[in-house]
Amino acid sequence: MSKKQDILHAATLLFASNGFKDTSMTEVADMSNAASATVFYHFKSKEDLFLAVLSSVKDGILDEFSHYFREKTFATGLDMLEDTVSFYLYLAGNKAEWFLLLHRYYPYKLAEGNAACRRSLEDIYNCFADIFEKALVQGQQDGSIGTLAPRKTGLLILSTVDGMVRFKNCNLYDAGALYNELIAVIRRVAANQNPLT
Amino acid sequence: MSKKQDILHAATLLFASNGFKDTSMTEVADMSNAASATVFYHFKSKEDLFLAVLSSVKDGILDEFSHYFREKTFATGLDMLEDTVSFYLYLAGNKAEWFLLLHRYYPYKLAEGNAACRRSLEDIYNCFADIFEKALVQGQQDGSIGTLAPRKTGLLILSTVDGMVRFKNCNLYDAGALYNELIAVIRRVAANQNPLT
DNA sequence: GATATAACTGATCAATCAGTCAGGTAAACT
DNA sequence: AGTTTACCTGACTGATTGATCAGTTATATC
Repeated sequence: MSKKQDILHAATLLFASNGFKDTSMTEVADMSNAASATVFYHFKSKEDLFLAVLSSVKDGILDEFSHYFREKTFATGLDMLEDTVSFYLYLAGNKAEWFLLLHRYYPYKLAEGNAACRRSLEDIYNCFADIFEKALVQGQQDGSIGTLAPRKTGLLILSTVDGMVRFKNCNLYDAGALYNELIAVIRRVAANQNPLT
Repeated sequence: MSKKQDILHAATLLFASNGFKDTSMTEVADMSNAASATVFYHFKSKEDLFLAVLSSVKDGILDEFSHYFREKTFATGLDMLEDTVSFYLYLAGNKAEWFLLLHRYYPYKLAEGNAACRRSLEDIYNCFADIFEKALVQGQQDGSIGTLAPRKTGLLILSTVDGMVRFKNCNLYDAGALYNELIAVIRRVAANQNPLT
C-alpha cells in the first residue's frame, strides 16, 4: 500500500473516532509513519484530507452495496427489504468507522459551504434511500408489499436504522437487541395485508 | 438574568451550532458580554462549562415533558403515543439547539470517562424512552394498542423520530415532509388489529 | 462607614497546531 | 552518467486558545 493510502486510512480512523478538530495532522502523520510535511505533500490542507476521506468512504459504501446486489437474488420485494436492512446493520458493525464519521456533525456543517462534501453525502444517503425504495417498489409489483408511498416509507425505514446505529455507536442502546423487533415492525408496516393469493 | 446565566445561554448556542472544540471560551465571553476570565470564574474549565450546559439541557427537556403531561389528557394510549411523537417533533424544532447538541458526538465520547455526563445523557434518553413505553402500555390496557413488546417498540419509535430529527438538522431530508407517513406507520404498527369492540 | 466576600477583569503565558520551506532521496527517462 | 520528476522530510513559524493571577469593583453584613 502506498504512503498516500496509509495516510488516508489513518485519517479515516482518526476523523471517525476523534472528529475533525480533535485530530491533528501530526497524529495522522504518526499513525501512518510519515512526516507531517508528507501529509501536506499529498493533501493540500486538513480540509482537503477530510474531503478525500469522505469521498473514499462514499466509494466504499457504494461498492459494498453494488457488490451485495450483484451476488444476491431475492424471492420477493419484502425479502429484499428485510435482507437489505440486515445488510445495512451488518455493514454498520463491520465498517463502524464509516458510520461513526457519518454520525458526526462536522461533515454536514462543511457541506453547507462545500459542494464536493455535499455531493459525497448526497451520494451516500441517496444510495441508502434508493435501495429501500427499490425494495418497496418491487414488493408492490410482486404483491408481497401493500399500498404505501415507497420513497417516503423508504426514508422512514432509513431514519429508523440510522437512528438504531447511532444509538449503538453512542453506547445508548444496543441495536442488536432491537433487531427482531425491527424486522417484525417492518413486516407489519410493509407486508400486504390483503394478499391476492 | 445573571451573568452566569448569560454565559450558560451563550455557551449552549455556541456548543450546539459549532461543537465543543470549535467554540472558544473567548467567543462564549464575547457573546455574553463578559471577559474571558469571568467565564473561568463561574466555570472552572471548558469541560465544566460543557457539563453545565448539558445538565441545563437535561433539566429543560425533563421540564418540558412533565409540563406537557400535566396540562394534557389523552382519550387512549394510541392517542397519547401519536400526540407525544408530535410534541417531540415540535420540541425538536422549537428548541433546536438542544437537539443539535444531542446529535453531536462529543457528549457521548465525554460520557465514556465522565459519570456526570453519562448521567445527564441517560436521564434525557430514558425520559424519551419512558414516555413512548408508557403510551404503549396504557394503550394495551385500554385496548387501543395490540400485542407487542412495549420497551423495545418504544425504543424503535425513538430511533425513528431521533433519526428524522437528525436528518432535518443535517439538511438531508425534511422531517416535516415525513410526518404524515410517520403517523400512518405508527398507527399500522401499534393499533390493535383485532379490537374487542 | 468599615470590613469581608463575591463578582468581575486586563494582561499574560505556555502549549498546540495548521501550514511552509528549503533541501534531500529514490526512481524513471534520455 | 546526467537530468528531470515525484516523493519525502526536519526545522520552523504565526496564530489561536485554555487557563492563570494579581488587582479592581460591586454587594452584602456588621
